[in-house]
Amino acid sequence: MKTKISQSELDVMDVLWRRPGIAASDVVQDLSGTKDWSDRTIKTLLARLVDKGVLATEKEGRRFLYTPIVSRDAYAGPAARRLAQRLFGGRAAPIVAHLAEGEGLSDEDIAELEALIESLKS
Amino acid sequence: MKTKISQSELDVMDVLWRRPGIAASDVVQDLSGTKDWSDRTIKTLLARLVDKGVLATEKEGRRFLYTPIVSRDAYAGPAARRLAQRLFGGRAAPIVAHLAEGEGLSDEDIAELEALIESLKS
DNA sequence: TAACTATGACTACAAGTGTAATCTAAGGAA
DNA sequence: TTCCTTAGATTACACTTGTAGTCATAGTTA
Repeated sequence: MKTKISQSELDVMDVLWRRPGIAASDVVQDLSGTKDWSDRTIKTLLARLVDKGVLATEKEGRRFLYTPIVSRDAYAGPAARRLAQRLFGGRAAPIVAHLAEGEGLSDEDIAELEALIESLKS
Repeated sequence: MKTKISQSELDVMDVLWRRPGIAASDVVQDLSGTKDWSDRTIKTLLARLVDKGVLATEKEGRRFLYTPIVSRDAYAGPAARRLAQRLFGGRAAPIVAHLAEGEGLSDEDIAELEALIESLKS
């Protein structure tokens, strides 16, 4: 099952992955800082995500609470692999190199990477 | 300048990043193994990429040779950062973890990563 | 109770994408 | 020279995406 989640939809999913089970108006609130979207737009995106089967709804009074059915990891894994495949032939090092440019990586991130590498060397 | 390259277009770019300066028919040949596309489709994608300004053409006889204007790195860097940002809050470790799942990473890739991490720890 | 408001449902509409088919002209084959 | 093939140019067409607007309805407030 290849559920395609578009860029904008992904921004909405991000909110719900962080705060599952909230209502549309909460999502609107959550995104009001970062996205300059009308509430209708967000409603539309939510409806499309429900349509695509990646969000579940639960009725609470006269409104709906939205919860991801697809976990962030379940979505992110294949997505990361696809990108890596397409851009770098599946290799991880170039990606990390790119992420390290500019902003750089946090110390925790680097430490985490180091531990991960260590565990992979078996 | 945010040149959007679509998924399918990216498959075409991949060929030209590996073999710059080839003709449309060569691209068709190159993709014939992996993609089940008609040659028309590939021509269309090439035309769109030229239109978007990411491919340059040079006339050779009655056909064109296509060469990327945007380098793989120039495109891949921001793309990788966008993905990392959206899916993992910009952290690199989870991405590597995902890439390591399943197929796993090659020994060279791991070695390369290790060296990279080492250099980042300064 | 009558108007107001917040929600979800339905509709809109242009641009981008995936996936070609058709038209036209230039070279090559017969 | 005449037809066939090949390459690019133009056109097609449904589906997706970004970004809403409008309608109907159930609570909310005056």
